[in-house]
Amino acid sequence: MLKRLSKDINILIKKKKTTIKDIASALSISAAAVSKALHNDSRISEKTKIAVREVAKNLNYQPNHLASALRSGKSYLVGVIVPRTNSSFFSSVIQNIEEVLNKEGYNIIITQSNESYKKECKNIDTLLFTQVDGIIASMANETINLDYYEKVKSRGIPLILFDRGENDLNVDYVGIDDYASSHLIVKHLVKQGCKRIAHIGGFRHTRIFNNRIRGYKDALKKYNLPLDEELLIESSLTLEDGRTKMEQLLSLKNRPDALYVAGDYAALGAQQVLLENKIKIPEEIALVGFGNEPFTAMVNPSISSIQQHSDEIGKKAAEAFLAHTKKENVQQSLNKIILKAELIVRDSSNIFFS
Amino acid sequence: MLKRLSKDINILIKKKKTTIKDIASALSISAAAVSKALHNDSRISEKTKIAVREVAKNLNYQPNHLASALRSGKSYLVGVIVPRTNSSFFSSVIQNIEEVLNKEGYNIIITQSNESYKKECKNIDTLLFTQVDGIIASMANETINLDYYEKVKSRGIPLILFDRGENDLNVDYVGIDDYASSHLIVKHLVKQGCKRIAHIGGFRHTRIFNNRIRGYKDALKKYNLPLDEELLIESSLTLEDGRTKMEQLLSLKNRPDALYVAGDYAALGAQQVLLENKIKIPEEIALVGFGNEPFTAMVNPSISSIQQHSDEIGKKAAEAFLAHTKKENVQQSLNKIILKAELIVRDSSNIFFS
DNA sequence: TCATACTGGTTAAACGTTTAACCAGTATGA
DNA sequence: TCATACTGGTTAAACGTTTAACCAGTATGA
Repeated sequence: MLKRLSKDINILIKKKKTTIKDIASALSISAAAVSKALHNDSRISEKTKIAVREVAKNLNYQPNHLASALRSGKSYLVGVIVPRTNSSFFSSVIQNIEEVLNKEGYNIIITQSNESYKKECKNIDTLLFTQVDGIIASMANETINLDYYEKVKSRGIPLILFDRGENDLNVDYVGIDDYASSHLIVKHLVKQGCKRIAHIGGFRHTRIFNNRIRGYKDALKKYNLPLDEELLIESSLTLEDGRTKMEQLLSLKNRPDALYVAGDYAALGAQQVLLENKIKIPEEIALVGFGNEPFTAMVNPSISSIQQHSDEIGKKAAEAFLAHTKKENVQQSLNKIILKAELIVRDSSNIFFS
Repeated sequence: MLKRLSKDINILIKKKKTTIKDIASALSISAAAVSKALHNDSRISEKTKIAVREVAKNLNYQPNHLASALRSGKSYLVGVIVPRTNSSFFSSVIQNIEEVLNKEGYNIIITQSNESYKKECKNIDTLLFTQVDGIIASMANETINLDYYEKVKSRGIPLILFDRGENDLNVDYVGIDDYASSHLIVKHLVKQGCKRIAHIGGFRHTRIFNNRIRGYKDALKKYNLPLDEELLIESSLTLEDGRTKMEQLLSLKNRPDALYVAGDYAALGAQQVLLENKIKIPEEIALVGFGNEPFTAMVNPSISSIQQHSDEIGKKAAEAFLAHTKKENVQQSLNKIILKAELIVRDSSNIFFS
């Protein structure tokens, strides 16, 4: 009843938030003592601490983050930049980053670049402006110029990259072994008896896609398969792109008998074209994607794909940030954490089973 | 060359960020003048403004958001809470909110509740702590207790709900007409000749799902179809849940000839079970989902679904927030913006075409 | 010529914290 | 008994802005 009334009064008086000073005057002690009490400082008696907490609760005190961050120089906010959030990979990475950081008192601010370089720069500015204590990022497809990331570095703010990274920046990186993943896939397809393995890859200027292409080429060599340049196509890996590149492959005189696509959405596009052309998967053309998006298990036939262990990537990235906050000198250097990926074999490439 | 050097020095000196004072002393004017110049105040000469901007650029000045927000009482930050980001609906809503708000100088902080009430409360605390100027939220499935949202209201911070809202809170709401959407679906199915239309809905305690259930019942009545309680099932609408509920429906003596599922993931689960049981879609059982997730167009057969116009919802929600900031008195009241939804007919319910 | 208005600033205080430096009063030990 | 240590605080300044109130100097008008 009284509580209800005080709430109403609060609404009327509006915005007059309780501060540390209100608590101080209520208890006739200094604001400094209240601050220390709330931070459990050893120089404050247990009695006072209890009283402070009690009054703080009654007055519905909420610390003003802006003031404390301004004074202490630490915002306990970490910025996360991803190309887009509506991908199970990024969504899961974010969730795991959050989990690890929350335990240490940090909160995260999520921003998305929508694969646009310009938006990514804006996001960086926003995060710096908000005075984040660190930035964990995966770069947009478009990003080639690294000036904005250099800016982050020069401000002395820890920067961690994951998935889409860049060696030249000389900062921590967490990702899977893309080169080895290509080997996994080619090995699997060779075992299925495939001889002409095509690859629809991402653009070579993005490091991870370049690594996948290198892995693809080297693996072909390893298994004594000739490299046919016709079968290696770069693309933006959208669903639509997967469709057109697949059509391109089907128009070849000498069609492939297997296809490794560096992204699941494009793999799905390729699959649609194959089904529309009544081509049997995997018997005529075996198909493998990359990323293990949930729909790969949902479609018919289900699509084999590479599981990137997004949970591990998120955790490691968060831990890398925390490591920086703990040592005094925020020395940035190329510290790579490379995780092993896993190939999930499904119907689209399982010839013997089907 | 010089630029490169100054960058290196910056790294060495570390963190000594340039402030308004540095600019002031460089130009021998007061800090206040610099502040005004940067805000294009009319009391500062054009000459001084140009000089200030020039020096600001050279010294690589970045305004300290914490300080300005603390002083001015406005953070120009808006918090967004969604159940999860890895859904095309929420992801698109977020993108549109951001677009509208960025134009007005606001930045957004995205948080996800993962459908957990506890997490949602934590998110609210984080956002209040960060001193956001407003909160735009869609509630978790679990959320029934509204105390935390009342807290937001009592702090005088504009609160806008979308999709998953709650009338009792008496705040702005943006969403589609769930009741009418059910009518759309039932009407469509009746036109296809279906007589026994089942509904796998969400839990009735969530307003939108309740509205869909009401719409379903009333539409049946309208088309003179009997309501068979066996055919109305509540669920959590996950893929797995869709599977088990579908199995439940198949075990009935008198099977339905159509199924309306209140969520696309659950619809997909239902579809999988139908296909596994060699039941023809749509001839034996027609299927309609809700939400128009991208995969509904990708699977085979493609699934009919309700398009919720996420872009419009995002825009309207952002505009509703801006409206609050513009009028002085932040009077919250139940102001509903209901958008019309659209039924996208695909193979799963298109009997005459297939 | 002198009151008034305008230009282009300056001064000082404030937002809500944190923290270094200090200190009064009591307890402790030889 | 008196120097020393400990307890439990207080004082004052600072973080980097913004903003209300003020003001000196010049321009303007009758």
